[in-house]
Amino acid sequence: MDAQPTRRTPEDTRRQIIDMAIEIAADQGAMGVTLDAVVARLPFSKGALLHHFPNKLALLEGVIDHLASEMTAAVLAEAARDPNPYGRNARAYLRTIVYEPATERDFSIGRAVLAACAIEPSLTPRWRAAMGALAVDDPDDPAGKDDALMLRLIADGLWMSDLFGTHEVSPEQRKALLSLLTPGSLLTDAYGESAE
Amino acid sequence: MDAQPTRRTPEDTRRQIIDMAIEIAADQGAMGVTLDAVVARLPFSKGALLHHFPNKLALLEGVIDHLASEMTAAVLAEAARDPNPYGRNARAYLRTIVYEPATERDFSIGRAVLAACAIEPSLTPRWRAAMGALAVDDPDDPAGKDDALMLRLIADGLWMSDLFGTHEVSPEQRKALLSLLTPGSLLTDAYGESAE
DNA sequence: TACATAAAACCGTCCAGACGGTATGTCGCT
DNA sequence: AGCGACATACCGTCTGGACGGTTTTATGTA
Repeated sequence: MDAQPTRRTPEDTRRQIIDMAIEIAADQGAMGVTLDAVVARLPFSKGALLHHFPNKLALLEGVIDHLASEMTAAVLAEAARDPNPYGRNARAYLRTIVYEPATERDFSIGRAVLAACAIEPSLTPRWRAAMGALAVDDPDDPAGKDDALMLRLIADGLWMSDLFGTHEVSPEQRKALLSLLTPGSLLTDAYGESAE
Repeated sequence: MDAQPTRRTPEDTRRQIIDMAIEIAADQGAMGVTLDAVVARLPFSKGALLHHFPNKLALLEGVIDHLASEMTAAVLAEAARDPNPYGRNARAYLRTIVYEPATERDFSIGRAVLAACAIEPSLTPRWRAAMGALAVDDPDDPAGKDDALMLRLIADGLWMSDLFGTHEVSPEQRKALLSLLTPGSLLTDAYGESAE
């Protein structure tokens, strides 16, 4: 299998660069994301970075695209696990955000997205496009558009609150958010409590 | 009245600097906010800037503090106009965000806050503290904490959605958000429809 | 009221380092 | 030989900020 000392593939290099950029953005903020800083923590040179990403904007686009696909995959996986078609997509969106930010990795995603879009506003449409694709509700879905919208807004609010730490939301409250509305409504837990 | 050519007060200078920083942050993103760029668009020198704000961090703190106080004033004014004590604070928070972002100025606030916090993560607690002060609910308030929390999350979600343009929320939907829950609940419009 | 004094507000210049980016070369694989 | 994946060296500009000087304002004093 492979050459002995675990050869490095170009895809791997790209991936490492993007990951490092995300890491720095998450814990040092936008000002920390410089080409030099990214490469300083990696086992190869600035030339390598500029070989894969011809300029800084390209790198940031790579970051956004990567995060968007990660987020999309998480939501789609959540939706696929949900047997209840009623408002499935919006619920998957909320679930992903309600539960996910527990891990440090997912905080990083949020902070990195914010940082990247703050650095370069032209990246915002890119993120919006990806999230917009997730915001499509099944036309056969009997759930009202307004309910779905509210769900998505709550999810976004929670996302932001977790990032800024504005509101403390306990695990119980997170659970309650999923079943706050009356039974039969969009927010009813499709899994029941057994999933715990 | 005054001296003839409209003298400039130091407070005015500070204010102009902060306003310009906000403007640049809003429409060029975090990377555009440099001391040189700020001062280039103002009728005085970089020395003046560094006199009022000894370093860049101080300037950004000034920006956040200014935006926070603006936001706080808006929410408090909204609360003061609300005759219904039931969930007043949380509702004022939502109202401010639901209606306010219509103006370009309020988009700027949001974008500037995001940019500032993205540039320098140490500013986040500062913003959180200000928003935390707004998140206090009257202990005598009969509204449930969970309801208030949901209101605030919806508000934050709307704020973010408006900034990123992720969800299109029509004026009708904005109105609906204020009266989505059943009458008697927290979201009931305290003003009725006459306020239109 | 006149003047002295100090402090605040502001200007203009300069700089060391960081930053994004280029140019060119090397090495290994096909 | 030719190409992709890097490395090395370097450059021009920008950036945060230091510094010394000058003007305006506030304050005290006689």
